[in-house]
Amino acid sequence: MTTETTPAPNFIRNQVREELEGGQVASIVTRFPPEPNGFLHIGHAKSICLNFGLAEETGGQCHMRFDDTNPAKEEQVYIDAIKADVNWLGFEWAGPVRFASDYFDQLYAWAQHLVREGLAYVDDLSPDEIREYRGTLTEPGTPSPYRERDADESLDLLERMRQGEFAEGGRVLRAKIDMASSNINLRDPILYRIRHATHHQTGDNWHIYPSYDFTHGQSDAIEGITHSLCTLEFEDHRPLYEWFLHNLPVPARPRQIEFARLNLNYTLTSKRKLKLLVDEGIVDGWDDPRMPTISGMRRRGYTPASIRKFCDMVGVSRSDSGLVDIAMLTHAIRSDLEDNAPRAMCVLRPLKVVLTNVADDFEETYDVAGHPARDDMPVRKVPLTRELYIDHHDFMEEPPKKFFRLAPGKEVRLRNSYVIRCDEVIKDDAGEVVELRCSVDFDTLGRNPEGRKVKGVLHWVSAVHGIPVEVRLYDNLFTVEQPDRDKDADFFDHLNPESLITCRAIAEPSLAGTAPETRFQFERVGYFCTDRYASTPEKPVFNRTVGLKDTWAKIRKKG
RNA sequence: UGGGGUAUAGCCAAGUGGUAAGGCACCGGUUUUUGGUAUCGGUAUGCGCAGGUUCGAAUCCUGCUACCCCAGCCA
Repeated sequence: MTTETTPAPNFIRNQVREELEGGQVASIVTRFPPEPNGFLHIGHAKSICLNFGLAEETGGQCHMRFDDTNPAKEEQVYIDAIKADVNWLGFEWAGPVRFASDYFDQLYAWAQHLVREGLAYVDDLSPDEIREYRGTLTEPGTPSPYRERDADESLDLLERMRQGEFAEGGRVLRAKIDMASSNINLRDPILYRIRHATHHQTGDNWHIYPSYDFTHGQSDAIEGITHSLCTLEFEDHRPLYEWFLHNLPVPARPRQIEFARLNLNYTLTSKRKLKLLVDEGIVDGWDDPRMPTISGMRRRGYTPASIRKFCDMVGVSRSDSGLVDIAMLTHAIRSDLEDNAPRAMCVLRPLKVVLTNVADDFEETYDVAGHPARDDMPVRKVPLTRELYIDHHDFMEEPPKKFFRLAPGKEVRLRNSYVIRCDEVIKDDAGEVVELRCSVDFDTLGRNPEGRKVKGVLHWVSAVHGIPVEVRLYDNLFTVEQPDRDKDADFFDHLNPESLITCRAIAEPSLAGTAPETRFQFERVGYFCTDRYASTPEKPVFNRTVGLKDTWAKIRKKG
């Protein structure tokens, strides 16, 4: 873990600190409450960092609680993945993993309590009828004909709902609040609905399941959560959250505080839409390196520290129009890897170079530092032979101005080795450049040539000792900043056809035997990480996490 | 045209009556055997708009405007 600075101030953190200092609370308890219906993404990382970070920072606790009230959408695989993601990010929850379903008995008892108090009733209206009775944004709703039903009858019906006596959609339990409320959430919200589904935690024990609104606040209360942090779209639910706490004999009074969710350009941060990409086979699973999921980013080569740093950079506020520039994310990972990734040379698009003024069996091996600014990384052996490879992109037959890479008659420094000059260009029948014949200036090892400046430095790999590796170049999945901006247009229309390009590359021999999930900087190219699953020490597969900044590309674009 | 929110630079964001932090991006200089890194400097006479209060306003008041969320038996 790299050193982390004091978290930036934000309104939640400020409030918590004031309460702590003022003695309103002795210590805080937060919670991270995902529904296990998909993988966690970068937006969840923001919430995780906020909830766990706040607890950590103040000596409080953060619970891990699955909000598992909808068995139709939830699966055990998601539970496992979510737990692994949170741990990988570097956080530990206090106590056991909790489930809202742990509280189903208590919740049911509280539902009965509300019925007895005349604050809830079983409604026989159909889903369509309920919608009609609810009214609209500008028109009040109409009370259900079952609203004043006898408490005993509701109690009996509720129990029979629980036993599985009725069909799905046949009946619901509703709170009796205010059908004319300007806040639609208060127009007799649904507390329980019938679902004849097997639940991943409770099996077939239940035929009714509580709604989010009836579950969340009370679960918070049961666990002694002091601060229940959620996103802005739940703001309208807060009066309901508080209504339950007020009308039920709950053991504590948690408070809900909302913050703005994270939006990233060129990225989808919606579990539902990410699931579509997976289901449609656009990507290779939830943890495809192009996915903004935590596990996808992990596979891509992001570090936990870089994701935490990103969340800290982004901050926490209530501004809701926010669209964060993905450049912030790439900055976070680059700065981590700049400091911590060992260097290596790897040629992505090999172009053969033959050194003409050395013997056929010429060979020199250099001891090269693993990292230019750190001496704790092992020195690697880098061999130079008569034949070697450079990257095709580093040669131009007719170079534009300011191109200080290789071109006919021009000189260039081979990184960690000599200056060479391109004397001859060999082409195949199709006119493609297939080989360069170059001469070595033997006076330039470890020192600059006399009387002239050689500005270009190229990475290279010995043709004799280099090892073949697979390199996967990943880029944004979408070509537009807001792929899901248009409500009716399909975000599938904005897919980037070049989000994955595979190269058969040649790497320096020190990369042989690299274990999965090892990170490197390929000098002059970018940061790479061996794939967790596809890479083996025998056949390494490198995923590009992010490229190095490319000033030359910028100059060229400008013309 | 109901209710709930939000507006500070291209982007994120601090700031809660005392004269606009910081980061990203961008532009320029220096260093450099990675066109990387590092380092130095530049970038809001201005805080959605218009009034008002005040010695003093991004902060308080009034009135506008724009955008986001809500009519699932999803969370």
